[in-house]
Amino acid sequence: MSRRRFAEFACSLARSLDVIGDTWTPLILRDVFLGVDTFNDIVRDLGISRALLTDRLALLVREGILDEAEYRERPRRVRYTLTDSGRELVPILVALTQWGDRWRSGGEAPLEFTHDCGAPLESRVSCDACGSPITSESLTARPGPGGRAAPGTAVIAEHLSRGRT
Amino acid sequence: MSRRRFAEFACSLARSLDVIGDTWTPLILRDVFLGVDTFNDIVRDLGISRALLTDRLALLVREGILDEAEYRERPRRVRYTLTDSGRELVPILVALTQWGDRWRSGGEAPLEFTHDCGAPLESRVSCDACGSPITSESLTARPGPGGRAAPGTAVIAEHLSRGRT
DNA sequence: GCATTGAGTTCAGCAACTGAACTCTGTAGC
DNA sequence: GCTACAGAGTTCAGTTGCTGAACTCAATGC
Repeated sequence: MSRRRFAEFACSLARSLDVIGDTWTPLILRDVFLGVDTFNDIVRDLGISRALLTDRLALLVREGILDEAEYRERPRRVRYTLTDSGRELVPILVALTQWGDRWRSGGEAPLEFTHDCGAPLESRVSCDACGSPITSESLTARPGPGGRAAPGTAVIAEHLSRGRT
Repeated sequence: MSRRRFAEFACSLARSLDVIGDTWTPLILRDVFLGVDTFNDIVRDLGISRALLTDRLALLVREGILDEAEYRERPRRVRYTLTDSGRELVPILVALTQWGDRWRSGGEAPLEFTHDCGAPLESRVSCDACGSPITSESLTARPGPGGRAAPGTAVIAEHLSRGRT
């Protein structure tokens, strides 16, 4: 992880990945969401090294994705909770989990989700305006207000203005 | 990247992350989707080291997420394309990009998407059954057919059967 | 008192990533 | 026929990041 460096990319995907773009961080967030929210429980659940977990939790708190809820002082003990931005990541992690169910677990889901509507959850990413599912074929990209030909999107800018894709 | 080891987790999220759980891979997939699909173009666009890109492309092809389309033999030149499983990742990457727009780019999108319906894209993850948006509050998790108390979900299994979350 | 729990810190050894230089095959220009 | 260039890599030394095990420290339980 080159921690910092992706943040400067003119690309929100890179900026997202700067915080959650490693193998452990999404798993940590999933654990916190599922209620495995204390340091030792996360270590036990994931088998992550303690040094790395210390590092990642501090990063996630610093970046406003997790909060610490103190449940005892002296010695300080905290439970990690999701902030608003952290909660908004959950559906995305669920979508990625279900992609894994389909393509990497042979269709056998190790974990199943139920939606409040009562149905076993099948998630899909859809367009907020028309409600229909988003597929790679139904999308067009173009540079937005924050765009520029900076590292991370150097060639993309050319491509898009040339009208490809 | 500990390449291999996450694949054994009884967790589809971990298995997904085993392939795309690093900082570069999602950016490579986004580039290919946007038409930046040859080796040198990706290097120029991302500034990724050539050795690492070689490695990642080979992994993605091996795992069936990218395909190679030969556009010249001798010397062999290929264009990378998304397979079905790769295409299914695109909406998820878009959702993550828009999360980054909201939380990490101060609302200024470097890249904007238009949906086929004509609207500027606002993506959301929704329930396939009822169509309403999925939020972290509207979900319940429970162990599925492929579940067991294996590394990656050791403690989660306990938590869920105890009825937490 | 002594063991246990929870949340870390420290550190040596190893694996992964970076950056720069180099290779190899073929095309284009003159 | 020679030189320059492009495209897709490979090689490698140096650095950064991760792992695993052992250790610390405060408090509680027995």
